[in-house]
Amino acid sequence: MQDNLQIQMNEFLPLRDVVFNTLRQAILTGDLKPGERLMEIHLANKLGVSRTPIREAIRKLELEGLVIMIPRRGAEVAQITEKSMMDVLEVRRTMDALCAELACERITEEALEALKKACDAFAEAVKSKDIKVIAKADVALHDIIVQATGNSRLVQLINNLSEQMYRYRFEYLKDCSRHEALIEEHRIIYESIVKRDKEAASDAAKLHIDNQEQAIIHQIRLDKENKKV
Amino acid sequence: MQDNLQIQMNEFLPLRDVVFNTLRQAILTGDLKPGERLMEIHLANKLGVSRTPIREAIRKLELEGLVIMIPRRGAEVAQITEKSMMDVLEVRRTMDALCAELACERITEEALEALKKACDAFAEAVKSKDIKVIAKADVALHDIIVQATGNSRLVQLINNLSEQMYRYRFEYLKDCSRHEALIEEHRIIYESIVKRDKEAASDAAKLHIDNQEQAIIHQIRLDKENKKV
DNA sequence: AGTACAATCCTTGTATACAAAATACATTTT
DNA sequence: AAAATGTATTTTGTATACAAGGATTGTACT
Repeated sequence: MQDNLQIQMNEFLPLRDVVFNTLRQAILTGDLKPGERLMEIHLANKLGVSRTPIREAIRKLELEGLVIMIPRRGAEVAQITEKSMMDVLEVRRTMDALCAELACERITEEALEALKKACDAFAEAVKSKDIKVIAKADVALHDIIVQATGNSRLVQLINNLSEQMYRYRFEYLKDCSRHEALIEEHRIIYESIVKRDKEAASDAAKLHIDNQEQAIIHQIRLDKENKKV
Repeated sequence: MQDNLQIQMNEFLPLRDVVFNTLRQAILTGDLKPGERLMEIHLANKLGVSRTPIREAIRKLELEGLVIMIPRRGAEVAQITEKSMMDVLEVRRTMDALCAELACERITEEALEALKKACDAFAEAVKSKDIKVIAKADVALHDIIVQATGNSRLVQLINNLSEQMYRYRFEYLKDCSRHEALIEEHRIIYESIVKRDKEAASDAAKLHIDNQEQAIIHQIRLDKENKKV
């Protein structure tokens, strides 16, 4: 672990939540690498807190599946295997399709308007060629659809699943040749929802994930090759 | 809270996990009621442990959504509203359909054999008229299908969602008039999977949840009426 | 009698202390 | 030289101590 592990003092949250967010971010961005041990005293010193908030944060990470506990040895960052990522994507695919269908039923006119703007904003972001800007626009767009379902449990689950894919998001967006296709995919999803055509929206959402899956799998295999060398 | 909160020390698990399981069970069975506060010292005394394992268990319950944290006031058991239950069921419906479809693709001959036996066992259990026995047979049957997907993330999510419905399971099975229909529904699901007919399996799984939904909603409305009086 | 203010108590949030278990290393013996 | 045993260090698991912030209750004043 490099020492980029820096606590961000959101003064109003309990320390455990600050630590939780910090560690989660570190894991998702790859700053804490799979297999790396999370040693309590070490983390406590590094973050300038006691062991208690560290431990409570680890309990949450454990339930989220980001770390695994080894009895009497402590926590370590969970391995990301191709299998585990395929499992996540398989569920995500269905959930995103559900989101699109529910959005067809329930989206308000205001949200539709916002979705249209988000599509345009995404197209603009692509022009900037700045991956971070593109990623942000992408998240914003999908968030509108997810929120439009009005199902808070679904929102929570999708967020958790997205999280697992986080570290591959950038790799996937780096492939500029896909950018125009992404704009088109978003357009199709948007228009299906406008028409309240559940089947079309569902299919478009699934296709969207399938394409991401291709890119992510490709990246994982590349990583694996690199690790061997 | 009545004092049926009893820790089961037969485990070699860390205390936090024992406490976690104990509290979760208490919440799901309704022994700890929605809105009830979880006070650390009180629980610690009751379970004969210190505050630390209690706190760590609460962190996990928090992430599972079974308790909510009120800043500087501590944890209380989450309310179950009709809306939150509908949200869960809406997701469950889709996930169960996905399970059925994946099972069609991936189930092994051994698991198919086990599923057949589980169907028969359920029919037998119904004859016993013992709700607990029936519930157990029902869980076992569905578990075979879920496991057959080979998707561990999906298994985890379904378990979490089922959990939310736990306290209504018994009410739903109490309605004896539905028992024969349940056997028939299970049979249709089984036969669809045998034929590897994804669409039929998916439809059957959805219907199965829809029927549960009716019973659960009915029960919730009944509860609400009772509460008013 | 009702309201407002203050004091006390209760509970959480955080830190630290202590014990048990495991691992690693060194020393001794075969 | 290799293996085994014992010791020391590391790290978790659990308990407890301490401080700060609300909530409640009691008292005094209107």
